[in-house]
Amino acid sequence: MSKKVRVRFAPSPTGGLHLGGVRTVLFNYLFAKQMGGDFIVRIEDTDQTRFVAGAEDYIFNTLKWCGLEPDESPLHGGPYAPYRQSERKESYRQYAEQLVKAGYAYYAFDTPAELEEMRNKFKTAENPSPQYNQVLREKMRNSLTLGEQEVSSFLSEGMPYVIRIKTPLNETVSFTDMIRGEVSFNTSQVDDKVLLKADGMPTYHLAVVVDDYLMKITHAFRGEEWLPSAPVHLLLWKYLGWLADMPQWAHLPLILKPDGNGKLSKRDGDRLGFPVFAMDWTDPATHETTTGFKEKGFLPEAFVNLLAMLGWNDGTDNEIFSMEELIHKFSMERVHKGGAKFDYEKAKWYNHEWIKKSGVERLELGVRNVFEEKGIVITDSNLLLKVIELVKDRCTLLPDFVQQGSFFFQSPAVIDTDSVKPKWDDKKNMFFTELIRAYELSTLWETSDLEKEFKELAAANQLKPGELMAPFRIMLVGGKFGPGVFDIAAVIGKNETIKRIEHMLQLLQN
RNA sequence: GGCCGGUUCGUCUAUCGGUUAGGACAGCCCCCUUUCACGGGGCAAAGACGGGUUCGAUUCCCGUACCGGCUACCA
Repeated sequence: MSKKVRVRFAPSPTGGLHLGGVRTVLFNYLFAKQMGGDFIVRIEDTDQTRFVAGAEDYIFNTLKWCGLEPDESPLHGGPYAPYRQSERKESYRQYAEQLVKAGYAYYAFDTPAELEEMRNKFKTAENPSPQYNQVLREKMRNSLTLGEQEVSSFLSEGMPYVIRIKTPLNETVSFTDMIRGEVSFNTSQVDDKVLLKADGMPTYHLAVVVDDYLMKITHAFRGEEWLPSAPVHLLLWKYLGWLADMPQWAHLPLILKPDGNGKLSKRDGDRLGFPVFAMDWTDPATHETTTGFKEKGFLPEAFVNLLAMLGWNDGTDNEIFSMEELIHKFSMERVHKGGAKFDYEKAKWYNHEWIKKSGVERLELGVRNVFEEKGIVITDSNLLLKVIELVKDRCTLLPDFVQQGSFFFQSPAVIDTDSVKPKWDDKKNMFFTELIRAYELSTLWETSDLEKEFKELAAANQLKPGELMAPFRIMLVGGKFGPGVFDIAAVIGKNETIKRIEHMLQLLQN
């Protein structure tokens, strides 16, 4: 019997969750759900200096918005609690000590200043960043170079120390990455990473391995930036005697900045004017807010969809997938090896597609909120639904509904009389005066009736409808936008239509 | 510098050795529409380079170039 699939997303709570982070969650989630497994969120808060208040809540709010609910987490609980590494602090030391006893790790007493000095001393043009490795460890102050007596007295004196892994010389370690196939490293290139810090906290390297083992993680997916530290983790799985339980790895391609090269960062979004975080994030230190996809007006369905397509496709021409379809069709083997530049235009296209294909009820709440943000409170729900149906095809982001539809709920605030005036004359004035009378008398108020009356009246006055529809539109909505003019008139009703025509006529007299 | 990874239209990508190298976004044109969209049709646009292997390479191998990641008591 094969083990139940268990995957985890292990963020450190240092700020907002960006595209790459959410995509990693998504791929974890899709894989887990497809395999009928568990999706775990574990908070990796072992670096107290980088801890940011509120970041953890933000992560869970983001997951909720995206519809990526964990099965186990500090918030959801679970059989392997606690799910916050700071709360698991005590359990890591024993494994580090176990490694020391077995000769796979050692105590190192070097101070930060001494490390700095070492790096400066051995730095050369060919080797700009000397590593604490098989060779240099011989020159440092650690339990490998110091006498047993000295080490134990240091320890009992309470001298600060870290525990470092003792990487072997010239061994090949390799593993099969689900995306990249076999990847191998020579251990001579791997340095003696710190496993346990002087403050007693584990580093990421020790903590992932221990927790993945303890939490029975079967598949570990993370960004490509982790590939170089894979050999350290491999060695740890081996030295801890857990090799048989090591998860299968997949290193996800990076999401790159749209222009130039390099990993996409928060700064790129600020610079180029698009969101990078899933939701608004306010830095508690600077009180600076970075806008998120949610607040920008993206539907979570579209956000998930566009993230999934950044590095994956199902081999067909289909690009629109619901969460259900993604769960069904996703496969790690089809994930691209190369990084993908983020294209905001394409991202917006996904949202547009989702707005078009969503039912009006699905859109109602979001659209209502967007109106309320602009001070337009909507009381008539049926009217709202009608308006959404009428304008959704021309809305890319949720706030577009305001531009495309505010005039259904209130008279246009700004009326572009300037584009009417030059071509305005008495004949047109006459026409609209007559139109008011005709509409006042009309008993039918459907789009087709209004259009028919309008055109008949135009013909009677020997005017081209085309010259009249432009001013009519501006009367009704204030400018050259919005759905069909007669649709608008039909929806806003007789009184409002007449009122707006009269208003414009008045404006033109002055 | 070293190690690891990557490389198909401007961008995201399809191709499991044989294709006029396909689709989508963006761009341009036309139709529809007397607004703007939506929709429909069309144009333009790609295998980094050099060697192999092969009857045949975008596809497999090697090298070069370029890009990226990592090289912390950060994740």
